[in-house]
Amino acid sequence: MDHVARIQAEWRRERPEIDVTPQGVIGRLHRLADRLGEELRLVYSRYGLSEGEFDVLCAIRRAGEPYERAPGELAVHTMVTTGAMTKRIDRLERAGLVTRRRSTGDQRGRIVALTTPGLALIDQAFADHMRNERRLLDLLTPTDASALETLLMTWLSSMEHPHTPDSD
Amino acid sequence: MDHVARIQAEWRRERPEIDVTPQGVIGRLHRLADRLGEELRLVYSRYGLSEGEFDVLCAIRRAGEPYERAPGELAVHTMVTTGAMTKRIDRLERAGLVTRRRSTGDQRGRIVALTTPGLALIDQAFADHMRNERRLLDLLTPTDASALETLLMTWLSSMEHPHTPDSD
DNA sequence: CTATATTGTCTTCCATGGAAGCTAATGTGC
DNA sequence: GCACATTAGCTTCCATGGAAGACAATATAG
Repeated sequence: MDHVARIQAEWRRERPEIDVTPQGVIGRLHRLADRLGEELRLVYSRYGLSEGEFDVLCAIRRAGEPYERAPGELAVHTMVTTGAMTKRIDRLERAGLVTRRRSTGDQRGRIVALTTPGLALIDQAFADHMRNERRLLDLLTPTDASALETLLMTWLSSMEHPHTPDSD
Repeated sequence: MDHVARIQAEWRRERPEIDVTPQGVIGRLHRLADRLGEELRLVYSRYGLSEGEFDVLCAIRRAGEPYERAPGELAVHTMVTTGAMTKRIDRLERAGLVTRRRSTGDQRGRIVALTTPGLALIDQAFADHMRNERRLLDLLTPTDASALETLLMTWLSSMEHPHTPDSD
């Protein structure tokens, strides 16, 4: 009996008229996401990076040569506000991992670029990160992992493309 | 092709030697947790509650009559530090949803208790919350939901009770 | 019984991110 | 071409939580 099951049992005692079975899935999904997140952050911290900083370096690295992106693009890719992105870039710039310069065309725009140490760092950190994710995923059998991926994709896509076009 | 698949494709182009299949599961799990969390917070906010405050009220409510718990217990149940719990209780007390008094036995201890409005609020909010979770879960077929729950339990328990006692 | 350790809560300081507004640069309608 | 809207990035202020230590009460060793 895990933590979520204990919570469900308490609710069933206190509010027997309420159906708490959805918690079995949603509660465990959140708990698992938290636990996985903890494990992933261990690797980020090995490189002196927070999760947010790691995400930004990855987004720039994935862009390919010459490893540059606008702050606004980075904000969209990493799903934070532009204000939060400004601060992340500030920290990365202070750490010497990226540089910031004006865009040549549009003078409002900036261009954030990986430095040589920044590129080396994220290349090593990402390889380590993927080994870590592989280790965590290998706690499941390949069959289970594949089934889980399919279920997550199904649920995600049904949330993104609602079949019921009433509320939106 | 979803967001995660796009990210994987970019990594395969940039770092073809790295196996990024684990992201298919772990990335989507985190994204789904975030999306579900957004939906859940919509209900909390209907009652003027943050997620943390909702969690605290639930933990006290689940304790059963007389709906009281020590701050330290609440911190353990909701998985935050006692410092964070102090602040959550401050806010709930200011909102008139809980009261704080000294424990009669151990004078170090405090007892946090639901007020009548606090009890009414969390009882209604929790019922609404469960309807919301049900709505989200019903985006999956019952078979898929059940399969997902099993997979999440399996993975979670393998993380909590590591079969491999060699520590890296 | 007293000195020390432990415990429970709170306080302080810091890190991070969101919301909203600011500024400079660019786009648009007339 | 000029007034106005929009855009990109940044700044300010606030909300939240962690880490570490303060403080008071309790437990424990001798």
